[in-house]
Amino acid sequence: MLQKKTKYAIKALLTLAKVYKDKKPVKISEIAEIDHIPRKFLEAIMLDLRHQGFVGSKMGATGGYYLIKHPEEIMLSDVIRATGGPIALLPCVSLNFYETCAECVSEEVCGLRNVVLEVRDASIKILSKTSLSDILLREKKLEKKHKIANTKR
Amino acid sequence: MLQKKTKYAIKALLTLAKVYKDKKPVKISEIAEIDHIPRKFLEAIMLDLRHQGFVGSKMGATGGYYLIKHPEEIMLSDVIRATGGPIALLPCVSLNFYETCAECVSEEVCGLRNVVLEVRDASIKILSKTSLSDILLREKKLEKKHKIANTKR
DNA sequence: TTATATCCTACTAAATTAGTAGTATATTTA
DNA sequence: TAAATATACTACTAATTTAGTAGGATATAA
Repeated sequence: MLQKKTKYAIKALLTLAKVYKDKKPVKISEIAEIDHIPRKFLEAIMLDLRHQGFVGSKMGATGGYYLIKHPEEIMLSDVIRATGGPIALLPCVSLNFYETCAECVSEEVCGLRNVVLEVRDASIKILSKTSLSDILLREKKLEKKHKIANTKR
Repeated sequence: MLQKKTKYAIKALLTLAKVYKDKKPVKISEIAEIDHIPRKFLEAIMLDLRHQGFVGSKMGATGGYYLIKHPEEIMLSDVIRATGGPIALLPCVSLNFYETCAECVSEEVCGLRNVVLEVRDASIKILSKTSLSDILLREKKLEKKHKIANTKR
């Protein structure tokens, strides 16, 4: 499971992606309201995202946050990893949170590890090719579908 | 990430699967030693696995645990779910640990949910077709590969 | 200079996970 | 039938992680 922190981070980045063209910083309080994220918590998250190089900030009145990279360049897998969430099911197959499996006699010959490796690869394959733009695109498609489904009633 | 409990459960079931043909119960202390699992913790886990219908037990001296189903019928996804681990990355796409997403205006139109749904399906596809037997088979193949790799040196 | 924003350190609170203690109960074997 | 040995089960405790907050420092615009 992803942490709330990670989920909030993704939602906040999506909100910034939506107004990417405007080149205007968005206030934390605005993002918090739009995405229903606790304000102070979001503050900590945005700070983190800045340190990780996802967003830039402007201080003072009229300040706020904005995306540094194009929404097409920000991949879901990057955001997840940067905000602390390992994608793998076990530490012994995690690229970024690797830990040796204390019980295992030999990791190379572990059947469970072998399966979990396959799951990790399948997950990463999806997450690393999906950008913020892709998510927004999905959203548009879903909205269209949803509207049609409703008119049919 | 899977819980240790889940990992231990899988390992213990694999150990039982290896001697499935013998039709003899295996003691907790034996399993604990083979798999390097804290004894008392494993006790609680085995009890749980019995309540969930994965294993049977025999009390008293010469007692122990044994698989109730054939190792081919016990799927990884079942064990993971039974021992408390959700497979999905977010509660809003979890089959067995579903929770509404408090922040979401509409789950049906959520782009993030849509991606995470895809990841879940990919993971479940693998986990629900992999049985204990399959894992043991993988182990054998890996051992063979490993040996060859070593002789080549 | 005031208002308003981010920056940043340091907490606290809640929840979850990992693991243990100790006793009751069942079964084999001498 | 008593001793030995196993699981059954309840009820904890300890450690770790996650979620979220407090409050002051710093920067900027009007």
